[in-house]
Order: sequence, then structure tokens, then C-alpha cells
Amino acid sequence: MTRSRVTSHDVARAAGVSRTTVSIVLNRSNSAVIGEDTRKRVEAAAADLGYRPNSAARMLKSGVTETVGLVVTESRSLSVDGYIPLLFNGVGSVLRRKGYHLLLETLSRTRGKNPYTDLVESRRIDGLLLLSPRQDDTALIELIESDFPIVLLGSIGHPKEVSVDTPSTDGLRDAVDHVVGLGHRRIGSVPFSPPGFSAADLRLAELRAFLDGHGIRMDDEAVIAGDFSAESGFAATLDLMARRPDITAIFAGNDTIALGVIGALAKLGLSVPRDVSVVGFDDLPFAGFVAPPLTTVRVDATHQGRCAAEALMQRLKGKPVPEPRQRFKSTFIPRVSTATVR
Amino acid sequence: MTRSRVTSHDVARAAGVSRTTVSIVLNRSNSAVIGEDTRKRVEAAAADLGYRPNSAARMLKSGVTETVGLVVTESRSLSVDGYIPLLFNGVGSVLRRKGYHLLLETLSRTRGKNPYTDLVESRRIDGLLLLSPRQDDTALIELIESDFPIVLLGSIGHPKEVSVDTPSTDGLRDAVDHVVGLGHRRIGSVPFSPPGFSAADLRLAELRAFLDGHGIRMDDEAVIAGDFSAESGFAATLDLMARRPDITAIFAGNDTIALGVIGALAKLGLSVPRDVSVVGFDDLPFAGFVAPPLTTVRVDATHQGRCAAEALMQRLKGKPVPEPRQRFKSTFIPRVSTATVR
DNA sequence: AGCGTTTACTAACACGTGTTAGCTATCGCC
DNA sequence: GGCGATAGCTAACACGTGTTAGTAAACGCT
Repeated sequence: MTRSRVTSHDVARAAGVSRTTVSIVLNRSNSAVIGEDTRKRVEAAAADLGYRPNSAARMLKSGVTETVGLVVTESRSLSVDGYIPLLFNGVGSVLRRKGYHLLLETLSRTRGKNPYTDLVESRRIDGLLLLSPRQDDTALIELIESDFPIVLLGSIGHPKEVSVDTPSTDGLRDAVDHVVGLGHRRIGSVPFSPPGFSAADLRLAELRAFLDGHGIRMDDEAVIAGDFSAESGFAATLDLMARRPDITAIFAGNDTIALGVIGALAKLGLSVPRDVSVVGFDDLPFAGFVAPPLTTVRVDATHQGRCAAEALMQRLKGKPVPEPRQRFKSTFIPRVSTATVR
Repeated sequence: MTRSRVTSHDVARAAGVSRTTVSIVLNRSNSAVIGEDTRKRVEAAAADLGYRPNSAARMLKSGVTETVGLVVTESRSLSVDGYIPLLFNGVGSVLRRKGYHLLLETLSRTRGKNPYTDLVESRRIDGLLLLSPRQDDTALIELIESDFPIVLLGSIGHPKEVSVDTPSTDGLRDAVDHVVGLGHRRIGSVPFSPPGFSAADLRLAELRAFLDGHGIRMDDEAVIAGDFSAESGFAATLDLMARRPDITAIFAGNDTIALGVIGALAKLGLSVPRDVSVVGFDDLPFAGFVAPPLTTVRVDATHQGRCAAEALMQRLKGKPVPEPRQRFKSTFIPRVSTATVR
């Protein structure tokens, strides 16, 4: 338990100088000029003793924690879907390079009112990355307006927000054109989340609008929401096909749900894409390698994570972010799970 | 930028008491008895001003960070496989309940020699959860021997280690019995990681041993390693079936790889399980809902994460862990992706 | 009345660091 | 030779908290 508690005082004593000199040398501060030989001596002593500055003391003094929070609002999606891990990858790569640490907070919906405000106000983090922000989150709005360095992965349309997002629009439009072009008219959908969750709602609305553009109506009975998981896609599809056995194409809210959709169709004796076409979303790493390879919409989650982290780093330096609202294009990826209607 | 920096001093002044009294009231310390009315007054003032103790100051003084590190050694597995997120879930649920925070560190193999030692020695964390530890990790062994509160998810067989693990053995034995019982004799495998990574090596060795027990030999040509991903399972299977077209069953290193294996077989015009049987591993949430539902070996990652986190909490309280080496049984889950050899 | 005990509080220190102001010795310049 | 400037260092403070020692009043008991 008594881990070596080497303080700068010990280093100073070992090097035969004052503690101040140690601090100046180790932080490469130029508040005073230090002779080359003393510098060497201090560095040797520090390395010798295995000195690591106590981060708490440093935080307290400098006010900088070198830590950013990553808050995942939909903790369920973390465990069953592969999207968030990709984001991590991007975020992590940037933070590691800059020497920052990542505090991961999963948010159970039921918890107290001000969930991440604690992190901020206790000064535990310098900045915040928030995944899937909700527009009705008043604590969030307050935080944004206070100019706290926060970057949204997603958007709530606040004028002061800094956000990185990949709207479904482009990819989804192409996907709809593709599916309709294959002759499908009776189309169902399994959104990745129940109504009330902004991003899923928005995507569903877009889907409806694009179908409308082709004169196709997708009524409420043809939509059964999932909850990110393959299991939910499976269950929803069994329901859906019971209600509407004549459906020939299904838009899944994400690739994981698409797996479940295909599984349920198989259970019903329906083959993809011969009997029913299926479109996924996200283009998760497995999408091109399952049977059948998924037609889907590509969202580069890793890149998005990288950009969000970089924008945050920018804010932490006090510099304004050149592009406060970065938007990437989603792209349609046709593969094998969609085919001509029979 | 000038977030409200409310200190305990401000609260004291507002309540008309000393700073010490504030600290005692807010920490429910019984080092002194405080009158009911003063207590109320202090609490009201704190709530009114929105006081949050500065965590850095508290860490510095108490030496407790209320943070544990979660180190993921194989960062690739995080982004392409669903196993780690499940662990998160378990770990997170415990930490949240106890008011602890989670510092997530992904470890790029290339980085400096002492990777998490920094976290420990800079006193940034109270304890450590280490995923997929390696036996050749000298820094880790040193850390274990120093009695630092660390809990392994996995095992390196060190006498002093505290670890939680789910050996493949039981589930794998049943899986082999099952597959062999279906008549399969020419069997291949796609481990989840190249040789040199202890857990995958061990599992492969076990697989070979169980097959040996049935008089079946799986030579090196019938084994092509993957790297956690479906893509790697896809590529490995194409190779495997080119080398050994007569293979009738494949053991995948994990469920994600199994998806890729099935994808590749489909591409080769082979159907699962009619032509080739496939066994996954982990029983990820999607396993029962894909086409075909995966025969696999269940490992309760969430529960494992929960137990590891609880063991760590125990260590942090200074109490000895009742069961330093918790071992859970993996269980065989027969589904549809395996069938009688034709 | 004397005295120990309880109540209700406060002054002061320590945690380990970064930084500012200051101090001594040497040196260049007129 | 006086004197400002510079090199090279140190003493001392501040960051915000938790805690120990101590104080002053009220009170119960013999």
C-alpha cells in the first residue's frame, strides 16, 4: 500500500537544489534561467527516484485536469451496438496523442437531474464530449450558454453549440432511391429507438419524406421501433411481418438491428434479398462480411470522434473552433441485402 | 469561461459560520457535534450557492480520487467486437452505484514501456481494472506485487493476483462433444487473435486437446487466426476453405468472427449449417437473433465486469477480497448454426 | 462553589505543486 | 569605483479542502 510517494521535495534534496528549481526544470518553464549542469542534475535525480508529479496537486494549482469527459446518454446502445466503440476509437486516438485522459460516464436515464453538471462543477474535467444530446436537456443548454468547452456528437440546434454530426439525409435519400428503383412499394421500418429520441425521430421523418417523394406512404403500422439491439430488430420484424405480410423491404435503424431483421425473416422462411430487401445503417465493420453483405448507409464514426476530440482540444486551448458545426456526409453503400422485388 | 467558482469559504460566509463547520456538515463527519439549526443553515447556503467541492483539492487532501482506471490492452478489439462494451456495462453499473468514476485508457501497443504505471504513480486513480492482461508484462507483475489495488479481467497466474475470469474449458468441451457428436471430423478454427496473445492461444490449445480426446487432429493448416473482427473471419475462412475444401465445421474465436465466417461461406456458395457448421464464442447479444442463430459458448461478460468492479471496491476499502480468483463457468449454447454432417 | 463534560464552534496546519518576488554574486559600462 | 543588469537560485505564497487541537460557554454533579 505504501507506494513510493516521491515528491518534488525529495528530488530537490537529491539534486541538492530547491524545490522551485526542480519545478522549473521539469516543466521547462522559462521564468528563470537555469544552468545546464543543474538542469542535468535535476533531471537525473527525478529519473533516478522515479518522480511523478502528483496530479491532484497539479490540478489544484493549475486548474487543468488534462481530462475530458465522454458522456453516453443512451447507455443501452453502448452494450448492444457497435457504433459507440468506433467513436471511442477516434476520440481515444486524439486524446492519447495530446496526453489527455478520458473519463467515461454512462448515464442511466433515471439518475438525478443534473447528470454531468457534477463532473463540470467539481472541476474533474476540462471539457466534455456529449453523445446523442437531447434538445429538452436544460442542463445541457445552460452548460452551452456558459461557454464551457463542450462538443456535441450530434446536434440540438443551439446557436452557440459546437458540434460534429453526420446527418442521415444524403445516404438515406440515395438508399430510398435505390430501394424504390428496385421496384419496392410496400416498405417497413425499424427505427433504432422509440419515439422521443431526437435522432431516430428525425431519421424516420426523413425516410418518410423521401418515400413520399416517390409517392409511397409508410404508415404507422409499418413502423415498429427497436432499441439498438439485434434482439429488438428480431422481435419487431416478427410483429411487422405479422401485421403486413406483403412488405418487401425494411429499413433498419442500424446495422445491428438489421442483423435481427434478417434473422427474423429467416425464421419466417423468408430469404434476404430474394423475398425481402433489408437496408442497414452505420456501415459497422461487420456489415460487408455477413451473409448477405448488408446494403447500408456509411457513417464514419471513428472520423467523427476524431474531429470532435480535435475541436474540443481547440476549445481547451482557448482558441475559437474554425468550424463550430462540422457536418459530414453519410453515403449509401449498396451491397447484397437489397434486390429487385420479385 | 468564468464558471461559478464557489468555494467552501463562500458557503461559510453565507451561512455565517467557519469553513471548518461547513466541511464537517457537508461530509457528515462526526469529529464534532453540530447543532441542528446550524446544520440546516449550512446546507441551505450550500444548495443556494450551488457549491460543489473542488475534486482536485479533495483528492490532494484525502488521497482518494474516487476514480478507477479501466485499461484495455487490445484496443482493436474494442472497436470491432462487442465483448468489451458488455464488460463496461457491468463495471459501469457498480461504479455508478458507488459514486466512482471510470477513466478509460486504451493501450496502443507501440506506446512507451510503462503504460498504466503513469496513471498509478501520478495518483490519478485509486484502483485499476485490467483487461486481457499479458503474462510477459513486467510492469504489471511489479504492480501486483506492490499490492496496488488491481483486478484482472483474465488471469496471468500470479500468486498474488486478484482476478475474475471465465475459462473457456467447460463450454468448449461441450461444444466439441456436440460438434463431434453431429458427425464432424474435419474441423477448422479461426482464433480471435494471432498466436502470442495468451487467451486465444489457451483456447486454441484446449480446442485441440478436446478434439484429440475424440481422436481428431486439427493441424496447423486448419487454423488461421483472425483479429477480433468479422472481416478477419471472412478473410480467414476464404483461405481456410481454399486450403481445406473438405472442412465441415469451423470454430470461430468469437461471435463477431463467426459472422464473417458465415459470410465467407455464403460467398463460396456454402450454406450454414447445411454444408458447414459454425460455432461462435461469447454469446454476444445478437447471437441468438442472426441468420442462422449462432451455436456458441456463453460468457457472461456483464456479470464478470460487475464482479471485477465489486472486487475492486472491496480492495479499495482495504478489506481483503473473499475470493481472490473468481472463476465462472462458460456454458455451451446449441442453436441453429450447427447440424449433422451431410 | 468547584470541576469535569458536553455543545458548538474556530484557528491553524497539511496535502504537493506552480509561480512570483526577492536575494546574492558576477560582470559590463561609464 | 559606482551601479545597473544579468545569471542562478531560494523563500514564501496560493490553490481549496479535511482534520486536529483548542476555546468558550453552558451544564450536571457532588
